[in-house]
Parts: sequence; C-alpha cells; structure tokens
Amino acid sequence: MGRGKIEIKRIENATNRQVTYSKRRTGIMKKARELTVLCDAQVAIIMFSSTGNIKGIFDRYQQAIGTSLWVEQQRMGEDLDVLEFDELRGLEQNVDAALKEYHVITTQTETYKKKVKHSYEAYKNLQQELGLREEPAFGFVDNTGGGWDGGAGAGAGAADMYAFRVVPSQPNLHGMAYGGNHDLRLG
Amino acid sequence: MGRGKIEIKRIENATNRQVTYSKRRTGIMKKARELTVLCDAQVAIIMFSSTGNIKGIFDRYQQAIGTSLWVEQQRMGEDLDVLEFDELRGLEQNVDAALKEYHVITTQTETYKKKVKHSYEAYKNLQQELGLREEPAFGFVDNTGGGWDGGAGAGAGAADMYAFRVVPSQPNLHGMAYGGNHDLRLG
DNA sequence: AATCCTATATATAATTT
DNA sequence: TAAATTATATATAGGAT
Repeated sequence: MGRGKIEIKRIENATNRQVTYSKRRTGIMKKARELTVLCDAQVAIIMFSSTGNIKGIFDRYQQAIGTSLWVEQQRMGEDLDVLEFDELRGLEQNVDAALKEYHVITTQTETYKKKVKHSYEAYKNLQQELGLREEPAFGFVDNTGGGWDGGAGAGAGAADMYAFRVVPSQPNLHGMAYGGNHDLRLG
Repeated sequence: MGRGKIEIKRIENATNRQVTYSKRRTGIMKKARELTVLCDAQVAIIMFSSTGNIKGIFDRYQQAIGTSLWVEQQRMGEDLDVLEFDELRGLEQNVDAALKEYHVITTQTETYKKKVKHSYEAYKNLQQELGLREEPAFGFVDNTGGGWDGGAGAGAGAADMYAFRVVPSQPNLHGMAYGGNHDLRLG
C-alpha cells in the first residue's frame, strides 16, 4: 500500500515503527468510523502501542489530570483517549513506559440501546447456567451513567459514548465482594 | 474503494448493509492484525453489528455453548469471538437480536506484561487521588488467569490472549460490594 | 518527529457466476 | 442469496520538508 511492499513482521527501527503505528492507527480509526456510519454498528478499538517516550507521556498525563482521567467527547465520530502510566507510581525500575491509547467509536441508537439491554439480561442468565468462575482483573465500562437511558425520554437517534478503561477489580460472577487477591508481584 | 464511490452514510438496504459490514469487518481485522505485528502493539476491537438474523444467531449460540461461552484461541494473531443474545432470555418482545462480535488481537511480550502491571498499579493510585465514583456496568476482562504471569517463569515472548466480555456488574472504585441497583427497566 | 507528497499496494462496490 | 471477480477508490511506504 505504498511505494514498496512490506513484509508483515515487526519493524525493528523504533522511529519507523512509531511512524507506521501512527499512520496505520489513523487509517484503522477512519475505517472504523466509516463502519459505524455505514452499517449502524458499534465499534470499539483499544490500541496499546509499545512505543512512546517518557516526556510525551508525562505531558499527556498532566493534560489528562488537568480535567479528568477520563477524556470524553460526546460528539459522534470522535475518538476518545485515556492515558495512564507507570512513571506515576515509580514502584518499579522500568524506565520506558507503556503508552496506552484507548479509542472508542460508536453510534448510539435507541434500538441499539434496547438490544444491549436484552443481551445484558441474557448474558446474566447464561453466566448462571454455565457457572462461570473467572475473576477478571480489568473492566470494560459503560460510562453512560446509572441506567440505560440516562435521562428523560431521550430522543431517537441520540448519540452516546461508550468508553473503556482499566478498573482495579471485579467481583467474580457469583456475587463475590470486591477485595480479592490482587497482589500483582512480578516474576 | 470499489467500482463506485459511496457516500459515508447509513446503508438503508439491510442486505447490503450486512454485506458491507462483513467485508469491512474483515478488512479492519486484517489491518489490526498487521498493526500488532508491525508495531508490536496491542489492539482490541469490539464490534457490534445491529444486523443479523435470528437463525444464524441461534446457530452460533449453540455452537458457542457447545464448548464454552468463552471461545478462546491462544495462537497469536487469531481473532476471538464471543457471542450472546437475547433470544435466550425472551423477556422482552423485541424480535431481532443484537449480534455482538468481540474481536481481540494481541501480541504479548514479557515487557508488555510488565508495563501493564505497572500501569495497573498507577491507575489504582490515580483512582484514589481523583476519588472517582462511577459504577460501571460492563467489564473489560483480563482472562489470563489469577496473576500477571500465569504460570512458572514463563518464557520471553510467550503469547497470551486478552479478551473482552460483558459482565453483570462491578463494584465502584471504593470497594463497594457487588449487588447494587441494576434494574435495567426500559424507558 | 509531525506533515505533506506521490507511486504503488490494498480494500472494496458493483458485477458476475 | 452467497462466493468469486474486477474496476476503482483508498491507504500507505518511502521520500521530501
């Protein structure tokens, strides 16, 4: 897709890798946005690039907490970025941080909202039937508020934004309380 | 990108919409897979198409529970699908179901695993500092098991799979127990 | 290291099978 | 309908700024 054909294997040169990441990320996000519009679909994309420099990360962190750890945009078709890093903690010796980028693209319709609600109920049932026992450590969150309909009657075709972030813990699927074993010792 | 140029707006014809969804989904997944390889990045994509017929959905559901609600693949660069639907529940009148498709593409390195662990710790701290209070309803889950390193020493470059699914609830960020108000009444 | 610039590689809309 | 085929629209690699 360019002047030359490239083999799909890790780009060893860090600069080139970052450039390619940036370009291709843009491309994927564009396509995802198109898909949401064309097919009335919901697409959520989370990308974690393994590159990124500490200065840039720290700058973005400061900017982020300037408002909130959540950086939300309610306009449809916009991207959403949330960043967090380990520099902040300083509890380990690792020097270069993970730059995490969260992107969510979504189209929200009343019809969809209903469907999600139904699936949610169905899923709860399935969990019981299957007796799942995993204790997940991360959480995909719906930040639209307490309920599925957020406010008043809500006009058809209203746009909402779903977002993702890392959360500290979750109960297991049988109602266990928060506070399990999360001693994340390395090696 | 085809015989004719199309305008980026909802495709009204349901058949065409589904065809386009399918084709473009394949395209996006391919690009995401390439990105993970080229840039040593982690990319998670979740797509919810609003179309899909009941028969096909039910077939896929049966296939899914034939093994597990989780359909996992440990090979790197593979996709992951988890499906659930509201036909199963039948608690509402809605006829056509939401077909949900979860796709996760990931490259897992020891370095990355460390970074995630650090970010996780950092995030916990930030949450306390910011006093976040949201009670998310969905969860992005890490299904690699109890800890970050799953087993023994673990060889460098080992591939793990992160997956996403809907979970029934989460505690808030201050340690509240599972079992809050999740009465999802519709409008 | 971002942004612009093309030549080329890919994705895909329309069409055919 | 679904799958293969193409003509065309887009994405992007490599280069210049």
